[in-house]
Amino acid sequence: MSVSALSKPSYTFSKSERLHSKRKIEELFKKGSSFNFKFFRVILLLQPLALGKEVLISVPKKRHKLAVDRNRIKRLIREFYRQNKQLVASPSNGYLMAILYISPQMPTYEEVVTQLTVLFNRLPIDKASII
RNA sequence: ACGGCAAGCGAGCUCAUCGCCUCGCAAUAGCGAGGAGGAAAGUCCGGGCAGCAUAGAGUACCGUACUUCUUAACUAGAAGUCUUUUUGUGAAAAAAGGAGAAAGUGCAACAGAAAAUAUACCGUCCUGAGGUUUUGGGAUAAGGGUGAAAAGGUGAGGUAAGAGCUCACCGGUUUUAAUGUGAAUUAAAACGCAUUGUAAACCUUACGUGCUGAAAGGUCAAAUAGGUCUUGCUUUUAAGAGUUACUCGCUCGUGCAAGAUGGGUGGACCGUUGGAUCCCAAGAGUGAUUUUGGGACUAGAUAAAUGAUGAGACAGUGCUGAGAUUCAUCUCUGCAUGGUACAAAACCCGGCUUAUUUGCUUGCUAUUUUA
RNA sequence: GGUUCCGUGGCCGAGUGGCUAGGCAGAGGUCUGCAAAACCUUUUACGGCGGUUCGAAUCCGUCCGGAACCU
Repeated sequence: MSVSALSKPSYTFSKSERLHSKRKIEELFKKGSSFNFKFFRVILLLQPLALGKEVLISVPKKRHKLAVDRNRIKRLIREFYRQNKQLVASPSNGYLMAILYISPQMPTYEEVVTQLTVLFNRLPIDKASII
């Protein structure tokens, strides 16, 4: 699947591409390196994986009290990632990534698009100096 | 026609592209079906279900409190009853409350003479001394003043002045009778009737209640330490442990050997969505609700699924123009805006509370006009 | 998901129905040649709403905000 999906652009974002193992999440938040960009915080951890990369999207309850708002933000981010997966470079080994939304204000889809395109182009995955 | 009050219903639709979750067919390509709410929320109550505990009795804690009924159950609901308050011209409606204060204890600040076994500051009246405004004794509680609250209210008689002291009316308490399943209502008689408020203060009476929550709990491969249970032998007699708040009562008790059971794992699966379910019809009941018959299957995720983009129709809103008219508004055309409020299932139900936009329907009713 | 607790001036905190203590901070003054310290004076509060009561920070209900625990 991985070879064919990378050769032509695919727009899926199924369960196998998401990060849902509790143990891996603990490891990512413990050992991963993070940086902030405007509304977002990204946490990365290089790790050999079968599927290349696993991504987690989260909105903390501290800033957004209503579940409706949290669902809305997560859906916007997920939609953008689904359509622009090829922007993110795929390394040889694989990595875990968490995208957190840390701004207290509600974003529009335009803001998400502009900020995340810049963010994904800057991702320092290919540089080995992260870890 | 336009307002007011109350109750109820609905909450986006269609198409295309790219995607998410579950199930079925298939076999990992794909096809088909389904996919958030009236409050899913708050977690304020009550249950189902599950596990643990449990010889028994009593007490405490906690909860409830007008009556009758409904329900699996309830701080829920229905119908009634009494009191208080509020709104309204009206029709009427809404809200709150209800065992016991004469079982007992406590509290009632300040003010006031006195704050609960009544009392006497200013007063009123009688009287002694004194002699022209002072004082002693007695009677009284009508008036003043204080306060949230002052010991039935009004009027008349009565008196030295007064007072339920006596009488009439009103209020209150008790008893009896009638009606009602009952709360209670009505009527009569008696009692001259000091004994306030607070139980969302302690408390008394009656009734009820074991504890913990699905992150409960169960199943699954291999290996074994400790623990637990059973059996056998042995030691000890009083500290301790258990009985999931306490007391009584009851049970166990130390070490060794054998046998059985089997912890943990951020894992997987079950629990997990067919249920006190929903809809329709007929019957019972004032009603909540219930009986019978028929039909339907309607989310099941687990760092947690419904989205993005484009187009269209139809509500609504604003502006311009035209027409009608009861001069408030209505209809039509064009343009712009445009799906908007509160808000996301997490084992499942019944309620309560809170948040909330717009439209529609029904009932009652004020005002105006016409017949 | 469940359970429990807490909201008192700018900050910390006492308060068993009857005028909301105290400390720090702020402002003004006294003292000093000028400051500090000390002393005096003063400003600002019971999370919101409703109820019980003559009277509520306290008692009851509800909403809002915050924290901790189970894991």
